[in-house]
Amino acid sequence: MPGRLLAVLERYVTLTPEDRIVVEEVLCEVRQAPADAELVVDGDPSTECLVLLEGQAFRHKTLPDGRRQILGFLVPGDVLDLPRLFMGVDYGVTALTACQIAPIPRGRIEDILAAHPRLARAFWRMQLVEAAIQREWMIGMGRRSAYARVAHLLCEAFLRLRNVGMTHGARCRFPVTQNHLADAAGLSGVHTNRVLQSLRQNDLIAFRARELVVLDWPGLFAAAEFDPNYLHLPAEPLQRTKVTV
Amino acid sequence: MPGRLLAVLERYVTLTPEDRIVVEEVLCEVRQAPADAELVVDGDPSTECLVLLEGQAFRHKTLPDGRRQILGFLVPGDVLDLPRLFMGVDYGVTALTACQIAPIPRGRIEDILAAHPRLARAFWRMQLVEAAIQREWMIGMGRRSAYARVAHLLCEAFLRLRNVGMTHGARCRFPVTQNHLADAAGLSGVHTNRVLQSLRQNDLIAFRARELVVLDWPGLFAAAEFDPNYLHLPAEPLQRTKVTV
DNA sequence: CGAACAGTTGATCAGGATCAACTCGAGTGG
DNA sequence: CCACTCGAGTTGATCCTGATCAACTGTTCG
Repeated sequence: MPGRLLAVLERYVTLTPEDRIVVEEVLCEVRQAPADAELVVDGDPSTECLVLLEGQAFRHKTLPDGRRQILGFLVPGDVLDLPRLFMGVDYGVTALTACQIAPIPRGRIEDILAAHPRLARAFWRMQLVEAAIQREWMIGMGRRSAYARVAHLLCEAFLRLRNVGMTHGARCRFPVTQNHLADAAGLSGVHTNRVLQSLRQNDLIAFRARELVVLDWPGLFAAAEFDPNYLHLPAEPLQRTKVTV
Repeated sequence: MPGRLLAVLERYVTLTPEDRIVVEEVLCEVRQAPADAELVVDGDPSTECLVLLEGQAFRHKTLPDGRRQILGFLVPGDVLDLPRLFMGVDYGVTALTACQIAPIPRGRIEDILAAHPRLARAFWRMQLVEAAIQREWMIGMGRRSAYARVAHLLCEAFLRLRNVGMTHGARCRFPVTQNHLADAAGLSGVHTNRVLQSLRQNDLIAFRARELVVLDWPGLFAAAEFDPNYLHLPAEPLQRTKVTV
């Protein structure tokens, strides 16, 4: 099961066999969480970092009056609460599906980062990519139309899932409701529904029963003004590797 | 002059004398740049990281058709292009005022991060705070009104400037045009003008000649729904320290 | 003196929000 | 087995925030 994080780390940097052993050791404990579980609670003082091994989740902030902004979607290999490395988290993380999660005590991570420069570098790159994704969302919310924004979100979700081998051809399970998409794009649920309809009418996507199908990649890219560069994905997407560790 | 970066790093972590010497050594070269200079060019393959020692600047992305989104404001002590640590930058940075900048070759930084865990930790925290600021901007653009968003931006700018000793009482130099604010908030210039007018009419701020004066902190905080926690500032703001290095 | 740019104002428009009702499964319990 | 509920999705009508267009002021600077 640590294979997933290893695969992700190896995307960022070449690991030595020794590095791999360290990663495997640290991921020995695995917790199960059901769908809709609150994996990270806003303001929780806990000091362990959680690594998502299987499943999907999302980061979000809910304002006092109930407005919610989704800050990012999480796929296997992502660290749920990187800020917890050195400070408190200021957002929540909720599971979209049943998840498998490995907890790592803060001190343990710090030791590893200090002792294994290659791993530290991989974590750094992870964090930098996360920041790049956040910037791209800011561009979308600030300067793109609702239509482009939703299209952009779907492009990104699909490519990130494909990168961890969770797609089958043009299909992938993307278990979010239209309201999730709305809260991610900064739109109302109603308008998101209409945007999805026009994306469907333009034969760009199908999206039902929490499954996303991309029907027309060039079309969707164009609608989204999408340039995948910021994701820093490897040219060749990883297959759903049966890494036996 | 390295005092500024030292002060910033010390906010995040306690440094040893040895750490300080390393920082001072690495900041030996200082470049001058005039206002409006393009300090970082989107896509530039250069591999040196730039540290802002004096002045103000902003990170931005300009879309093919000219729409611009400002992604963040930079104050002394900030690293202009952290992604360059391990990948390419995908945004530009432009000077708002004349700036002093120290370049650090990528390899040099990597060595330092590997050899000096305390410094590495400080850089990590810096990056995590930057990500937290980005998340707060997302919340604003997705879920706050134009009025709250602009107010929020001003709160944040003021506190960050105060934190590096660049305010005088309730005043600070914040050399942006209304269009800069608009591009940061994801608004049109005209509407930003009107929002600023109503902030002034409510006696919350004065903002002329590139100087921002906060007239009513509680009022501005309330208007912005502002909670400074995410900035992870020290309780006691740093004064403009005459650190003699 | 005249550009050139920042800021301001007014008029109009449109993208997306809001409110409300309705459909359609998928459970669930009687 | 059916009625009921509940959440998700859909649709229509209306409202409003903020965009756009255009003109004008004021200031700075060459």
